[in-house]
Amino acid sequence: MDAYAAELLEGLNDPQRRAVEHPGGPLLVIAGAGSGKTRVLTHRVAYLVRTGQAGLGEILAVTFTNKAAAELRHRVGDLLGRSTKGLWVATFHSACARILRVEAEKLGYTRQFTIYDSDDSKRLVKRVLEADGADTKRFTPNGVRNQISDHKNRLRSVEQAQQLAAGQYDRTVADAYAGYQKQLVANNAMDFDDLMGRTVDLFERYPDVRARYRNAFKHVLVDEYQDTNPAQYRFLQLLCMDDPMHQAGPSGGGGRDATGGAVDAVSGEGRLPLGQDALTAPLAGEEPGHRNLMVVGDDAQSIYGFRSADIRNILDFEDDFPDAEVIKLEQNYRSTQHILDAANGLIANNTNQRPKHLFTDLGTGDEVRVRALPDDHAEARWVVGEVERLAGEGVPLSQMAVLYRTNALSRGIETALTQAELEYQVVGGVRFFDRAEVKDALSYLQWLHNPANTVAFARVVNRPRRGIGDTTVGRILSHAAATGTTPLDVIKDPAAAGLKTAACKAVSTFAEQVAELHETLAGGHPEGAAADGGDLRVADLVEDVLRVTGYRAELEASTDPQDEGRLENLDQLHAFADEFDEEAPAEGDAQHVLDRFLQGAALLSDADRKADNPDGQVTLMTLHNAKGLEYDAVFLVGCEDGVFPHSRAIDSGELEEERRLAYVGITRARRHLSLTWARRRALYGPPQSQVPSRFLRELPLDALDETSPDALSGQPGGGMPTRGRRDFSSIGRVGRGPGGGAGGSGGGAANLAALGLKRGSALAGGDDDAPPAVNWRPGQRVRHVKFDAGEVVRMDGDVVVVRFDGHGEKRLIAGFARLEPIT
DNA sequence: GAGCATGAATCAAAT
DNA sequence: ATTCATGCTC
Repeated sequence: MDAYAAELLEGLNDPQRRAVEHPGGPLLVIAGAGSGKTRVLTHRVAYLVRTGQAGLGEILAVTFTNKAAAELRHRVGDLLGRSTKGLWVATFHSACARILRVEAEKLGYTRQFTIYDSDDSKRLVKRVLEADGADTKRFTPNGVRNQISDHKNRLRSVEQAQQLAAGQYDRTVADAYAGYQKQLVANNAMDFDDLMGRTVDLFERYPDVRARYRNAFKHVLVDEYQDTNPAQYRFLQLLCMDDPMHQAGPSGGGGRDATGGAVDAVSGEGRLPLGQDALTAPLAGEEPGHRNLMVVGDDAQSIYGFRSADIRNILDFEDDFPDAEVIKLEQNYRSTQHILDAANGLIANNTNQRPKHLFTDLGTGDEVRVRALPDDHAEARWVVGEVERLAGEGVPLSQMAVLYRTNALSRGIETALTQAELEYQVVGGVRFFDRAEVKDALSYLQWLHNPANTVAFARVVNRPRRGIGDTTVGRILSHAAATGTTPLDVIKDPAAAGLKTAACKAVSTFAEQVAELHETLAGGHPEGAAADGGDLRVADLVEDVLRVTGYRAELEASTDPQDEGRLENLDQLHAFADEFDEEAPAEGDAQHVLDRFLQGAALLSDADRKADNPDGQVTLMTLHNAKGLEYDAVFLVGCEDGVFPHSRAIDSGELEEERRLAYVGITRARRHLSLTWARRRALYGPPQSQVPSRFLRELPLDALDETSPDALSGQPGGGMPTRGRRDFSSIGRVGRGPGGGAGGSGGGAANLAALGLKRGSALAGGDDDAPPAVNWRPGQRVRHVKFDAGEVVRMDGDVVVVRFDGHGEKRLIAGFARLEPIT
């Protein structure tokens, strides 16, 4: 190794260095919070390049957000001292979108396909449910959409969903899934989940395509591996490994000698024009996978189960890849010891995890503070007072964050900060691109770009109001569907769709506007905007849309004070488009430019757009948004049972994930950490009495300051609720007697639960989150996300033994095994 | 087909 | 508390 490469190992601790130098093959880096995982990733990429193990273009690094991707790229560039052009750093979704743009035709799409966000897909699901005559009260579009999303994230085809459906609800969902998927194809659209799922389809159905990408990326690195879902797991497997279960036949059903096996991954004939040849093609001659998969993550920070992320991906890594090396990073470079003690003590209450113990040499530091306040207003004022105090001590506002479980909690804090005249920024909440006016404008672009997109059409056709109501829209859509054309074709000849005179007139006006916009898109800028050449400037197109349709004029004429803000948002969209035009000077034709713009807009999260704030604003955000960030001072507010942990999580037994979320929050803090709760809070409706979060009682006493215990044991300052009985009934879940305490297994350290709490103690519940009992019986056919179909051989205590077709017997932990019955 | 008023339902995290 | 849907009138 030359000195040039050796330089990249300097300053790394021993395990970090081993990870960077790892010779190849599967590698799991368990990176505790603040243990320098970004450092390991960036140094590893740079090291691979410098030692000549891989060219920049032969590395794929996958991150969780676009922002993280940009930062990783930047830091690799710094390390290498040169451009990182050619290096793929992307989120799973943007990497897949990029691949799918190129390969879209193989899947029955054109490369202009639209990416539907959750709002778009919700509308489409609703349309399908209504067409099916389903009761949308019982089968809410959102609920059904989430179920479909879960199916997709677990790579379940429509057929599998139908087979697995146990009750009427599941069957309705499966039917909606079938119709929805057909509609997506008809609309030339994919939802977020499809970006993963269809890429997996692509790789499974086209071994040559998979081989191409597999050969292209000799090393694959993944950040935040604990939050990957089964689809993402499969994607990585296909990219890196020998093909373990090549045949795509979804329902187990034996090998590739079975009846052609050409069951579509999702129904909807014609979606995959592929014949059966590729499915049944022999594997002979296929090159082995390079196996150079490095994943980095922390099981204690797995917080996206609701998005079907599966913590078992990281817990079972060695089982999946028996030759894997595992390196643990436990030295924390971020926080002082009291903060780490709090984090360690809390997470010790989880059972389903890899043991680890964070330590630091930054010293003990401040004690963690727990505070109870009489109500939410007092809580907000207390936090703001502390912000001011710390600011007086020289902590910049940009180094302070207020974190909460739900966005609804930001409001009170915002009010208090405003009253104190402190600058703040809120990350998340309603995404910029989700605002109605911004979505309207983008939908215009989407529909101009992809006329088959009926969701976008339905959204914009009557906005601003031009007298085209639901009935007319319905007629246009069904006529388009009946004739196999697009709404664009229909509005050119409205009479053919059987529209009456008045409707025809309104539609024709709209058609004229659309025609004008298409001219702009085609390059003939009508009114001297960027008249040179034929290159499309997206900013000009946005402007034309707002002008030609009269959208802007209507807002300007409005007296509604909110419309001013809407205009500002549209200006921001324009600025965003302008920035895009500057950064990515129109390569290729207008189609490609719009592809990239719309894809970028669809996949950008709000957090991605937040600039760093050197000039000092306090940051407010949810715990989920805080992942990966760090602040000198952190305030975790709303630590009350029902708020955090959220009542729905309590009900559905997701306490371990909630606890990990608390762990994420605590470990964001470098030097100061405060956790607060309010005895009374008005959240939805009138103020309610609250009880402290069970997580507060799991914090080790030694890590807390001397006033913290009072925040739980007594009611100093008269914070006692005055409306006794009714409030108690509203608490609801005060079920368990004392003694069900969570402290028992928690490693011996004294914690607040031991203090003999009054009301709060009744809530102590240690066993809420036991895994659901699963009773597998011998002979039962099951399916596994990794090993496909198999048969249960026997039960052995908690262990279930399964003989998988073609994979032999595996021993799996019954409660956690990724098994599903095949009915 | 649009606009308004009233009543009802919802209220977790987000690429 | 706020959003959303429905029903009524013009």
